[in-house]
Amino acid sequence: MPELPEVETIRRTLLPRVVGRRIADVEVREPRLRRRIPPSFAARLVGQRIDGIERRAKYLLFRLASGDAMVAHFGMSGTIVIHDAPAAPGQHDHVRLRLSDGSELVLNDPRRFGLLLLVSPGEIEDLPELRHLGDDPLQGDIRADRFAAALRRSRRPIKNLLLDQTVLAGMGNIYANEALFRSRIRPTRRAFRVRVAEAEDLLRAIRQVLREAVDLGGSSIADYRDGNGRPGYFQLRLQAYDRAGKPCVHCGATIRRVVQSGRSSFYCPKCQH
DNA sequence: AAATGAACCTGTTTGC
DNA sequence: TGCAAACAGGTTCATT
Repeated sequence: MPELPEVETIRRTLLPRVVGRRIADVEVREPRLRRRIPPSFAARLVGQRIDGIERRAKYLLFRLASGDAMVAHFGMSGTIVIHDAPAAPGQHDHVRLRLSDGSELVLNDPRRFGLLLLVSPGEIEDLPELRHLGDDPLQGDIRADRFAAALRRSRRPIKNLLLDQTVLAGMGNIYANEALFRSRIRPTRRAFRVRVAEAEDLLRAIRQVLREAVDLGGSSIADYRDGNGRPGYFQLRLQAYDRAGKPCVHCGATIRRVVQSGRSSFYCPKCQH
């Protein structure tokens, strides 16, 4: 579910409600996520103060006063919501963190593809999950020529390359499709066939679509919710994703769906080449 | 060695 | 109507 804009929205909504609070109690109701949550998790977390939340691509790092970090990833169906007061746990509420002000952070993830780790300061930069991440399109300065060079080196379809988190990190299926639609590049085109000027356009489109999606609080296709339990609104602006059979907003041609490496791609056969 | 497909899960939608 | 298949926002591992 959550791609960069959704994860950033969760970060922003949680931030003012957790910073400065201590973790008073931890309940792991279901430890079997992508990696099993170890028995030591709860005890190590209790008593720690949350100093901030950092985002790296689709990961959130809850910075703790001790220097430790709680790293969260939401897989396809996960989210973290904060409640003013403890509520009865719902289905798939796997981890509950009670904070010092009486509020409660809840990790919910029906498919359990998500991840929750507690790492000590020395381990953070060595985490395999974080170490291989490419540039975050909304952080730092990505050089367009470096991006173009990466495309030139690859024979795979451009869409697959955009989903590969080691090149650019943060895009998923929705925003890869949207960025390609905006830059009029067909998802099936091999990356090395994308011209330098087109690569520059594509990078601009990627940043633009991600920024707009963050501004609208992400996309709620089925059940995504932010840290306050509220939906995003970018799904109303989707021009390609999940629009197979519908008319292209530019030319009226029928949007097509193809499957690439097991993921759906959507494109306008007339606008995108 | 890059690149594809299967696997990991549960829930919802689609099609016969 | 009912049931099975297909599909879903992601990542990782095994296999070509």
